[in-house]
Order: sequence, then C-alpha cells, then structure tokens
Amino acid sequence: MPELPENEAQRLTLERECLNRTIEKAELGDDVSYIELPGSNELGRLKGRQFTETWRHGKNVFAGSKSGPWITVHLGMTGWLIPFDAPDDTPDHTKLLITFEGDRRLAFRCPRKLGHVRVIDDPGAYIGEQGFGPDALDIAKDAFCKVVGSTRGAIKSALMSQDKLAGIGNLWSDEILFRIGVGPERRANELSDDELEDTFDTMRELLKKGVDVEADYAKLPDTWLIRKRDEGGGCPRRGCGGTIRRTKVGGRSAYHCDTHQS
DNA sequence: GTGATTGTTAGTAA
DNA sequence: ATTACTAACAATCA
Repeated sequence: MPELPENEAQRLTLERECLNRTIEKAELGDDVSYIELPGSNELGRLKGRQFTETWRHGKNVFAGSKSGPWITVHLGMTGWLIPFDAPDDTPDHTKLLITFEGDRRLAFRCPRKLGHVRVIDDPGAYIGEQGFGPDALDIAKDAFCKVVGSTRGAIKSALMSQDKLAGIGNLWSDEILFRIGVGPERRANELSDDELEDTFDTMRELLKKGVDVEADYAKLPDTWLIRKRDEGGGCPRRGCGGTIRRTKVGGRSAYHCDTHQS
C-alpha cells in the first residue's frame, strides 16, 4: 500500500529491525514468476554482509552499507516487508526471504507480483539511472513550480509522475487536491502561481503528517478524504456539504468533491 | 460475471 | 524530439 508515507514507514521498519545483523542466507520464495528478484549470484553477494544504513527516495526503499551491496525494494501495489523471528512461520506469498544471524528474518511479501527487489551498488546512482525526479519531500519550491507548472496534462497526473517528483501516488494526489480545492483534471499549466505554491505547501504538510503517523490512516483526521473514499458519500470537509465523486483521470480513479473542488 | 484496487511501463498518438 | 495517454500486467475482493 505504498506511496511516500508507507515507504518511509517501511524504511523505519528496516532501520529498527534489520540493521547490524549478519546475513546468513537470502533465498527466493515458491512462486516468483512475473516478479523481478535477484538471481543466485546477487543473492550470494549478500551472504556474510550486514545492512548498516537505510535510505528512501520516492517509493524506493534501500538497505545496505558504505561498501555495499545494497538492496532496493519497490512494493508495487501490494508488496510489504515483514520482519519476524523464527520459529514463526514465513508469511504466504513471500517472494524473498533473508535470514540474519540469530532468529531474525525479513520476508518480502508480494501477492500481486507488481513489486521488485534488486541488488545494487549505489542507491544514488540507481535513482539517477532510473530517471526519478527529486523526492517529494526534498524538492525545492521553485523547482516544483517549474516542473509541475510546465506540464500540459492533468494536475493529478503531474503530481503522480515519478520522473517529475518521486513519491506521490493515487491516494495522496487526491488528498492534496482535495485540500486545496482544485479538481484533479485541471491542466497543471493553467494553475495560477498562487495555486502552484499552495499545492507545494499542502503537499509537504500532508506528506509530513502521513510520515508522522507512519502511514496509519486511522490516525489521520476524519476530515481527510483518505478516510472517506466512498463514491456518493458526503464530503468530509467541515461545512462543505458536497458529494464525493469518482472519475477517471489518467486511467486512474480520481476521488474528489463535486462542490469545493473545481 | 463485472469491475475495482495505494504501481509501472511499453507502445502509440499528438 | 518530447510529451501525454492507453492498455496491460496479476491476484483478490466486493
């Protein structure tokens, strides 16, 4: 369930549960068709090493050490990292299992197989090669306004395009636009300078809040759209009285209020 | 059976 | 040459 806040929560999990433990084994799960995972050579590189630091850029989570190697994890739509201690059972749909010294293990569970794990040498170089834009919590305001404001497509699509800025997906783009009262299909280059700056400020505010609660949506205010993504439901904004609608924008479902977003 | 799902991407069109 | 849009990928759930 992975956008920026979820991935940051995953990074924290790695930081807390998987650092400074020698890797004894890294092995593939049962059904690994249609999913990209390290081959035996790369898995072998992990043996005997430790993860001593973590990093995140957009929706990519990293664990590794100064001298490498690193793993990079992309959760896809339904991927998740699950640390656990033996003799607990390995979760179902585990595609990759890392066994550390002692009883600690780390499972990459990915039922829908749209995620991946790769072994790399340098996270910074990897981000560059993949063509990702700056992290959404790292990009400067002027750079944001320039790159988003020069996009002809829908503002929602611009916020979600990982090569412009990395980390925002379908739910959080909806949330940002809901907050600032802008319809998801508005052309990005037709937003005023004030609206662009408002988008930037709101993006930071909301993402930081999502990170604060470690992407636990139940802890977010019930005046947020993310708590009320139901077509035909009442707009959760105080005093609005509008109705939540679902439309298609850029091939994705865009939930928005029919009254205060335009 | 139908259509939806928090993601990416190859191919196509403008 | 870029940029933007569509369909496809896979499994599961309502």
